[in-house]
Amino acid sequence: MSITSSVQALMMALGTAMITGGPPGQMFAARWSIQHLPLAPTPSPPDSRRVAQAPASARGLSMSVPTPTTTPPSAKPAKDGGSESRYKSTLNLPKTGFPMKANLVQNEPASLKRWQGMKLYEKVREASKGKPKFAFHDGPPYANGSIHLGHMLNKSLKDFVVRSRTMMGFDVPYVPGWDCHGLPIEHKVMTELQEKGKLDKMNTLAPDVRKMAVRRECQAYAEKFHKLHTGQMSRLLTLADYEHPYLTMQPSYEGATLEVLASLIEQGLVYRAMKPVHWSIANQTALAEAELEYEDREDLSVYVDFEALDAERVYDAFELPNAGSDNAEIAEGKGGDAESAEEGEEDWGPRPTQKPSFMIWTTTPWTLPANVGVAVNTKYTYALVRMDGNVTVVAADLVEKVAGLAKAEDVHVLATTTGDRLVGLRYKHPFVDAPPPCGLGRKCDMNKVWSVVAADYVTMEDGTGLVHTAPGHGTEDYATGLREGLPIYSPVKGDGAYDDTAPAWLRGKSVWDANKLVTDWLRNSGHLFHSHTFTHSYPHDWRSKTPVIFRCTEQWFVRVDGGGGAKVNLRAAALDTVDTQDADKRVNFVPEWGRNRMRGMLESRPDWCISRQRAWGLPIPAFETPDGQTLMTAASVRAVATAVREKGSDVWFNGTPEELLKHYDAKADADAPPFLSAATFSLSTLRKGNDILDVWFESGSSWNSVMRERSLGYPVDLYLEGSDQHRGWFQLSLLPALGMTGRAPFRKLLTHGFIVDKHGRKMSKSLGNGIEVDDALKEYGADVLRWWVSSVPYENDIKCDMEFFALSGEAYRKVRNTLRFMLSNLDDFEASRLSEPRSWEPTSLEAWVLAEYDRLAAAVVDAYDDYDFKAANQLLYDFCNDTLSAVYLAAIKDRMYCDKPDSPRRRRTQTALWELTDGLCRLLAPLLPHTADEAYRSLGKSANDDASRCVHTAEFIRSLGVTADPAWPAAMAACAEATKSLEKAKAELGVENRLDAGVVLPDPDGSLRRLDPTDLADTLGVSRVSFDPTAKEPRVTDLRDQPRCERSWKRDGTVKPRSDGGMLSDRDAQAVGVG
RNA sequence: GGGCUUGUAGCUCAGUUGGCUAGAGCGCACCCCUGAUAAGGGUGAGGUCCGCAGUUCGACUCUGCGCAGGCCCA
Repeated sequence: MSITSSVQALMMALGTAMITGGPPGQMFAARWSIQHLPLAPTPSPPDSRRVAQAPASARGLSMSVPTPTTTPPSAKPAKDGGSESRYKSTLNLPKTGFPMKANLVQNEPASLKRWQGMKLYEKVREASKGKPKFAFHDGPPYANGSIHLGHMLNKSLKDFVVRSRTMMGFDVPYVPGWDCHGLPIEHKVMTELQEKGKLDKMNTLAPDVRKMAVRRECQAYAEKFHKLHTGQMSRLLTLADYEHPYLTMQPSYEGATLEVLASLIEQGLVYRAMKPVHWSIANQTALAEAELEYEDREDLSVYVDFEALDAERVYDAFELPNAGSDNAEIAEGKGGDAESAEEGEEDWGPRPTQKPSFMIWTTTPWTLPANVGVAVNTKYTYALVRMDGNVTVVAADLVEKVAGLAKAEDVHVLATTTGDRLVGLRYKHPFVDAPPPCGLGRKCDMNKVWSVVAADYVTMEDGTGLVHTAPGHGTEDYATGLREGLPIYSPVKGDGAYDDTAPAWLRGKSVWDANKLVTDWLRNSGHLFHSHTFTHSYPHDWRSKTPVIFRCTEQWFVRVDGGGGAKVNLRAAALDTVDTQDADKRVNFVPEWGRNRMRGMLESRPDWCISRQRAWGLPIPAFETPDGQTLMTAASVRAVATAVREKGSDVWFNGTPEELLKHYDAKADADAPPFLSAATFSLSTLRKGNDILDVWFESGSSWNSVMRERSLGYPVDLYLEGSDQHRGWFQLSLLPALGMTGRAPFRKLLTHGFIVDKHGRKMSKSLGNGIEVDDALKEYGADVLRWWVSSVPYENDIKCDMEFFALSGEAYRKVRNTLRFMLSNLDDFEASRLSEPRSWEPTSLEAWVLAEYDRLAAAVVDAYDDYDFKAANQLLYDFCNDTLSAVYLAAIKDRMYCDKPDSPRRRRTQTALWELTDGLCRLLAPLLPHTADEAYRSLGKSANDDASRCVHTAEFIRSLGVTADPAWPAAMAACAEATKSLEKAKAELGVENRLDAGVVLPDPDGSLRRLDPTDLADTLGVSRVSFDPTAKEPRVTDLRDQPRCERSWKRDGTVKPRSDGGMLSDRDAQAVGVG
């Protein structure tokens, strides 16, 4: 429920009671306080209040309440004959311009404007000049869409770091960043262009011109969302150099990124190799998953027999008795071995005379020319089956299904074996004679070509349990091919026709026509067991709506495992940063389990494919000669980087090779390929490459493009992102940095979890359980949201719901009201007094609370230091709620209100209050930037500071150096005990108002005696306290028979009639100035 | 399916290397105050520590197996 609605509910309830007459008790209660004002100050029976509240009595009393016979409860002030205001005007009641209602939704934007006006970020930089640097680096969010709760969480946590480290005395420059290139933007832009009907026209342009047109649109798009995000993130009151952000599309950023690439090339880490991608024949381009649409398509499904190369080895695998062996009886299956007989399996027959086959199944017969292997699952059982005269291997569980499909009549399982026994068996390709080339950039194990390999993705759901493997035409096949050292081969050109390495009868033919050609060929050659057409979901190009194919193309990779001329083994180096004990090299993790996660991901990561075939990105500056030789050396890349720094990456599309390489001197480049030195060579013959860099390479270079480029500190002290970045930004920053600088770019990685709904389920549009940051901001304001962020254990999933913000708002109000009350008691305080030297008597209540502040400050700063914002939040809340509101502020009310305004005790208390408020505002500032500053400025009014006073340029006050008397902990414990006794006394003695009570505290060791009993009385809220060395527990005394001060309501033993006719205590008489 | 990880009061969370009756705040109930007032204070009731099995003198804590979530892969 919101704050307003609860108030409404309350008012409605009251209104209803009054209008309808309601229950008499309620009516009575509502009017009670007004009607008691004129009553006489006669001591009242202890049970009067109870009587007044009992509905039965109330019914009878409702008319008699105003009559003099009903006396007020003894606890009530002596409101005799309108004298209530007689002394009230003499009190120093709280007064402040700091409103109870925060009105954050209106006031935070005003704060923001003021900070922007005074250039707060720069002010903080100036104030931090010369302090030790803390290097903190922003991971760039993608410049797309509106910010969501994850951004809010991430940016709030980062802001806690920036502000707390700054206030701890570090210089913490913080440059926000955005990831601007990449497919999501390009895809969105292309969709919009298509909707506007501009795409067809653009496709008629020359490739570079067309790409430039797309890039201009993309840039505008990224810029638009960078601006939107900046506004939204600023609204969260985050402090950052929003005037000078880093954008991955900035020329200097791009140049520095290419320089990272150059270093990796220098280290021998970059190579070119084949990798299958989704390929659109219609548009002659690679497509990403996001650019695919799945539609039904009719295809030919074929079951093909691959003839085994060595029949005997196959039969060995099935443990069939050797036909040529001595034991014909066993071979005939009559003797049988005990095992098979027991299991009731079919008798092992003799070895058939014909060669066995491996039966594979595929829905893309056109990929069969690229077949290099057959995959089986080692866990499954495979059967050797005689089917209509053929002997073939099929998964045992699928024999029936396969036989049924082809309506085979004579089906006989000869033997079974496990998949692992099949691994390594070789077969003869049905129509390819020579093994394909290994493929660019790799070494192959040619003995494995056309053999059975293991793959755990093989299932028993479809097909035969033996999977046709063509690493050039499928992702899983590719992985298997890499692992087994099989060739990555696809004899298909960009236009979808076979190239000249394909069998003669397929050359130049379209793959779509090839399905039938291949099937016919197999049928004619006797390899086809069965074929049928069927319909399945198949990926299509989202633009042309044509089916795509999987085709391997040349891609750039970063080598992870060393070898191949690499000067460094990135995986080993990366793992070392995780596991080394060398404190300088070792990366630290918060939480610590991040280390395991990082290690696991490093162990399993394959080589990094860094090229993409798109327009919106940073070009990989490779050149190619007409005869297919490549130029991309460290020096040539650096030369292009220089050009890019001058003109941005557009220059790749606008410029000629000569322009791009104007800073390149081939003669000075030891790695220059030989063709450059040929007499006839001319740069103008070079063709620019079409690949751009994976966006992860760009953001993964930010440590260079931002932190080193702008001299912000390297290695960086802290990266702080969601836990998904273990594989993302963290890892992909680590690898290039290790390649270029030989060390991790970060000393510490802090991760946070993901926001889930209140039931712990992920937020999604379909579930409708998402929350818009803007909505939350409009209802609660940034400080409340930030307070919530600081209250959650961020290392795991974070449950979130609008109602949690409401709860957080309650805590916020508690903190705010505490500040407000302190400020309201400082209204008449001149801060100039602060310059007077002061010392705190250790026995004073002030010494106690200021020492408590010192404990708080130390603990909070420690929590900030540990990034334990939850602990800081709780410490601060508890301090406000308990130490201040419930104890100290309650205790000092009497002296603040009733002491003479400039009495030493009151001024001393105000001095302590000022120190507390000052310190508290600062400690709160990282979490509540608006509210802390609002209070700090309000405090500053009494300090006569200039208008630019701002808590955010201040440092934490870690210690006031105040020592409290060691008796204080015991005193507070005694008070806690006494509180319980007072509660008992309520029931037993009828002493309901604390000021009607006195307390005798046990003081066995006499230490409490050192303290001022008035301080303890005020702490307990009673009229007086005394000590008893012999008492075992606190004793409550009923003081209702003693006179009460009309002004302070205390019965402190000094109350007597004064010259003005009032009953006043000594202190109050002095304050009022009567004798 | 694999790696990492979470599950303690109605809610949000603490709970050190295994060791007294498992703590805090909010909320709730009851009460006080009406000189912090759309405020402030006090007291109290709430727990099968996700489930099962094991190790141990002793398990919220360690181990195994489940169940329900989250992130990243396949």
